[in-house]
Amino acid sequence: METSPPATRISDLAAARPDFFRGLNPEQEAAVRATQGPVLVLAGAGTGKTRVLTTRIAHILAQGLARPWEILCVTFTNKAAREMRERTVALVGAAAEGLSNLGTFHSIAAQILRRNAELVGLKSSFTILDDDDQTRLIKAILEAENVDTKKWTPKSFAWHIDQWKNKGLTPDRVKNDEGAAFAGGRGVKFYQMYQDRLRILNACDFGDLLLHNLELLTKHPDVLERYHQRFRYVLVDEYQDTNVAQYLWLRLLTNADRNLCCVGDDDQSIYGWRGAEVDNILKFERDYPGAKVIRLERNYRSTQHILAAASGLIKANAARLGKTLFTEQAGGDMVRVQGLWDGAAEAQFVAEDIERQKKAGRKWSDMAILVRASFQMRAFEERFVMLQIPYTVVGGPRFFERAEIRDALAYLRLIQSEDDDLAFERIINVPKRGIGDATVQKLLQSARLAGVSVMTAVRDLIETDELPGRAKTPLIGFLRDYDRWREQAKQVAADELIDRVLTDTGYYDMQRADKTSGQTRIDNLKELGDSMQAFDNLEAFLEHVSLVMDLERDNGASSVRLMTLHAAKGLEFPVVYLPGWEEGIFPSQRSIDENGLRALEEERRLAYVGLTRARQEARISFVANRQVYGRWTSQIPSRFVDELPMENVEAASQTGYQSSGGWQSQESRWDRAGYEPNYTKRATDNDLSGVDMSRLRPKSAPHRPSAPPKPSAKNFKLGERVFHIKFGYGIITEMEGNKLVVNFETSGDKKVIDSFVERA
DNA sequence: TCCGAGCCACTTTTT
DNA sequence: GTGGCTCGGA
Repeated sequence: METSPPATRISDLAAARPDFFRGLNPEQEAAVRATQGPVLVLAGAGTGKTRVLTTRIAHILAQGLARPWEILCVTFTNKAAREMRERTVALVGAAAEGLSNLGTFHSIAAQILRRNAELVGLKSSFTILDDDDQTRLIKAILEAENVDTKKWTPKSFAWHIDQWKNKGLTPDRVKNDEGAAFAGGRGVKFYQMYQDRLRILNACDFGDLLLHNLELLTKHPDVLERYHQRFRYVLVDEYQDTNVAQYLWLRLLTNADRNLCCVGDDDQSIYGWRGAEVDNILKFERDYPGAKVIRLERNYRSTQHILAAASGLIKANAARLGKTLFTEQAGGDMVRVQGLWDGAAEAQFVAEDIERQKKAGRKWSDMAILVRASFQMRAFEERFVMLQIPYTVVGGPRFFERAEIRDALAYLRLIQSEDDDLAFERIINVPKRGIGDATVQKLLQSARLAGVSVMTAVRDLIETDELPGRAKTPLIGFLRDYDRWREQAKQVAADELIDRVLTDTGYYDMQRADKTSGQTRIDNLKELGDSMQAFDNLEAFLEHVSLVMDLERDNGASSVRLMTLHAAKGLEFPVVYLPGWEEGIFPSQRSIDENGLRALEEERRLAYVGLTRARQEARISFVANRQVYGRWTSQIPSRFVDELPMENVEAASQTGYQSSGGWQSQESRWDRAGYEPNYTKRATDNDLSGVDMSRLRPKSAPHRPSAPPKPSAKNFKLGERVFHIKFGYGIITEMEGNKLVVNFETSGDKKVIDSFVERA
């Protein structure tokens, strides 16, 4: 995007703001000044990475090395892009507004693709599908191919497609992997069909934005050359989170000058499960020979004990570049570890501590609870409601994913573009117009046959006798409305338009009839309208919505933050609570089952991320008993607890925790350190007789304590019959080390770890 | 077309 | 334990 010269003359910048470098430490300054050639900045948690990136941009501009639009700066989230822009503006003023190529991978890729769409067989007006559209489309394809969509769910296939796209694989390049075996080896074929359908619909999913870019830039050297001339400096945030496609994209776009600066932290790579390759950052020096590597290790966030605890923990990981954070804030509180009886006790403990902190002068928003998985949040929410502690769940269901918002957007999309068949399908019978499934299928089929959009097919069909009158009448009415909205779209603002559509169609009435949550939905729709006012036209708004799936909503009042560890990355709080540090929960058993050691290291990085969010206090807790999916299970402390360096950790007294003992071959030190057992008889691995569980356990459900994992192999044999707490009885069909494949009687083949099954 | 029973699955999640 | 989805009957 060419932009007129910025209001501030760039040559004035250095004179106007000679103080870019003030307050930077020597490493940060080196990272800013090393403008030429490849640079990897290994920025540990809380070491001022964003500051380096923004100052670097400012410096490049001030030196006159590039004009704003010649800097390509990519982030993962819109929030990060926004923050980067704001902070750069703060440094260089209006010049930063010309940074038209500062954005997320997806938004920049979309920009490039819109400008060159024809070259990869799309029209520049292509629509960007979200997850929901994607899943519906896949479902339609699978059903048309007579696939049992209960066994082979559209969601799981969508996941495979994403994984392929993350790796930069088009259908012709997919190997015989797990996804290819989908529905009896037809995975690749369905992938191809899906891509074909997208092209007909003139649509892209998120993965396509990158994938089509790769095709475009590889097959059209002239286009690539143009971008090489444009992008003189490339900056990448959170490099450890890049997937293969993004990695290739960056390699392509970096020109012969190799002015590439990647900032990241291998210890904070927590998105491997969605395609991120820690390897990208680990092999940077090999990819870009002669690269400068600058380590930022001076931490400005946390106290000494917190930092040392986190550092000690992450040392257990093998695959890392190695950094040691240090701080000048000596002392401070030690990390506290607290064992508790069960989930309710844990919630109570945390809530009471939060109240104590509040009384001692902290704000609610100074405190955050970071959990591994969202199901853990409920216990805390219940407690907070009871005690009237204000809290906010960060993350969670997104505004634009709500059904009513998606309905409204589908109307807008259809008005914007008659070809948007997916939008048509979504709203043609919402609210109910008496156009049932049979009619819709007929319309789709007829459109497919004629090779036209569904709207065109509707216009054609109502001229014929092919549709029964009861379907025809509402369709004629719908078309009349539709044509009117299209006219109005040219005259009224987008928010006004949507209001009319929702009124005309009876959508508001339909919601008003719903006494339970209708009003909330109407409020959400009003909010949608408000957010549209900032856009000049419908097109701009829809582009924004498809790429920026978040809506800035300030949470007003101060409240305790409750979120997943993943959502906490990049944030910081004076006080952080880290509950649920138990084997199986954190590290997550499922992760380990699926990806073994690789996943375990990622879980450990997650623990590292959690700890390093804390500025002054970090409180870890675990429980002896937890109800998981309605079943009581006895828990053992996470191995991460044992990996914390003892000298930085304080085990709180007055616990109700009685260790189950010996969860590893060596005795866990938490068996001894500072605990005051409440129960006289010691609970062992398989015997909880000394523990009064009856008050906790529902009488109807027979209690079956889960077998704690043991490192020692149980010497199972192929063909042996085993029992698994979750899957029941089955026969071992494959074995590899401690990993088993068991054919369960009720749930078929599953991969499990031997310690989780017993001889039947 | 709507509603209730039954069945299933159930980690993390941006764009 | 729970929510989401499908299927079958009214």
